[in-house]
Amino acid sequence: MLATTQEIDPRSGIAMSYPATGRMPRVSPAVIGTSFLGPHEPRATIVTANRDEEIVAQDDDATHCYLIVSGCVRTVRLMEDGRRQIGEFLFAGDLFGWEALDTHDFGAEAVTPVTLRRYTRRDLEQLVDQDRDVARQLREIASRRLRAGREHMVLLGRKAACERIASFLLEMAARTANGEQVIELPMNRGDISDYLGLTIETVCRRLTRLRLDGTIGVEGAKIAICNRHALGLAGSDRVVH
Amino acid sequence: MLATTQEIDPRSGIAMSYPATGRMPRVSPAVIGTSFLGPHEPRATIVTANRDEEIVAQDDDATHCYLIVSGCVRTVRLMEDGRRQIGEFLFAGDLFGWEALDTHDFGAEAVTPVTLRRYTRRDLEQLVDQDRDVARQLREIASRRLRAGREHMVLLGRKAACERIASFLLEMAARTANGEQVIELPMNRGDISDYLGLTIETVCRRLTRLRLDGTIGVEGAKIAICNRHALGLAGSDRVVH
DNA sequence: CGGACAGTTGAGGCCTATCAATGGTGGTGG
DNA sequence: CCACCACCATTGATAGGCCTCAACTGTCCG
Repeated sequence: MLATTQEIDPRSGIAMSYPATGRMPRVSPAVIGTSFLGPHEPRATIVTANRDEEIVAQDDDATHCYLIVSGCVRTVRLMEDGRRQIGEFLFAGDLFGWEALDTHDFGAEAVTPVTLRRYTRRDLEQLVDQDRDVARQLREIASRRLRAGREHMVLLGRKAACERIASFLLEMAARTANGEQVIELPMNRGDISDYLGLTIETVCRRLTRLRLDGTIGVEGAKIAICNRHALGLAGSDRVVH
Repeated sequence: MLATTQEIDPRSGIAMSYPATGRMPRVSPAVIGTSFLGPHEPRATIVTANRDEEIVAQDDDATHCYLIVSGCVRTVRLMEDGRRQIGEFLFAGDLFGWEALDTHDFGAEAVTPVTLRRYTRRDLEQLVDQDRDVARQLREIASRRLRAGREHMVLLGRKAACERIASFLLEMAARTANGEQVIELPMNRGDISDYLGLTIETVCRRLTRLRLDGTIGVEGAKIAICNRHALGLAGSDRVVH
């Protein structure tokens, strides 16, 4: 099922469908513009979700796809016995759900409160069929997701816990990319552990060790990268944005 | 670098470029036809590689992509200290290398002697731009690779060794798909372990245990699936073809 | 204030990796 | 033809890293 807390006037175009505050979502127009704006933007419905709310359920029919306007989303696979694997963390500007076949193989949940633009996959397909540039953009998005996925396979298959943590922090630092050395992680330790194939306890312990080493500073969700070189040695790999 | 043992007359079209035997590669026309044949098949060069030979080197410039005509290919990432992760095993009909950005993030090596059709990425891009149906096909290929990759992340991140083995055998059984209960694995134990994020020894031990359980039969590369239900319980997941 | 929850730390056990040895097989050359 | 070597697969012994279970702290909120 689709969980939407607010859904602003789906009938009227985009101009009318900003949140009730009347202000535009706080995201640079460039971010929206980078994906699928073009001359014929498909009809979008603004959707919001609260923290931990489900946006797409695992095995849902793949009727829609989503562009993140603001916030952080995780894609999730739950095994029958409760084991969980997070496929990726997605941020503003990221598109997800377009690549489903018949159903969504992973669910999608809000890590933070999120604002999304929802498109029907039919509309997106139509746009992609019509517009060569959009098609190219979508292929590039696919390439980047594939590359990021394989990078993550190396992490899950061959890296030790400390390397996973280091890689993760570098990845998040590259994404936040505000030039600062302090990053504020939007997700909790449980999300991190399910992304890295570890337990919460191991994540904590490794963070503590890195802190005692002087490599990072830890204060809850705020992580300061004190020694980027040391982190790179531990997690040496390629960050795929 | 590109390692090609034979490369038959790249200048003359496809008709001239079959191996020196004069016979066509032994692959059903349907297999070739499924991908990118259409009215304007891009120029292809037939390439062959022997067992363990490198087809694409990790970090190679992404100038070409490949369609497997026959044989088995592995995509490989090597870490600096020698740890290895295999991204996927590819078989006849599979296309790889098309999704590279500037360079190939994974190398590609022949698991068995392989025959490939090599296209320039430029030609492929051009074809995709021109032909809407081909573009759709490529999007579906991308979707399947993404889905398979995420499935593999669940395996690497959250499954125990016995589950990984079980999932792997079911995956290979689904691919070989000759309806028989005995599959002949083209890859050795080292390849399997680097695909599953395990060691060779663990792969062996788990295979032995499954054999003692009566779940499978093992005779070198030949694996007989005796109790599919038990395998499914151990590796319960979705095989993405 | 009490309860829920996230985060952290400790103790112990299990699973897998590591190191080592053996058997089998295929290729090679004396 | 067979000794020899290389390589793969298997099995054993041991160690280590991560998981599990548990306790404790701090924060938020009713």
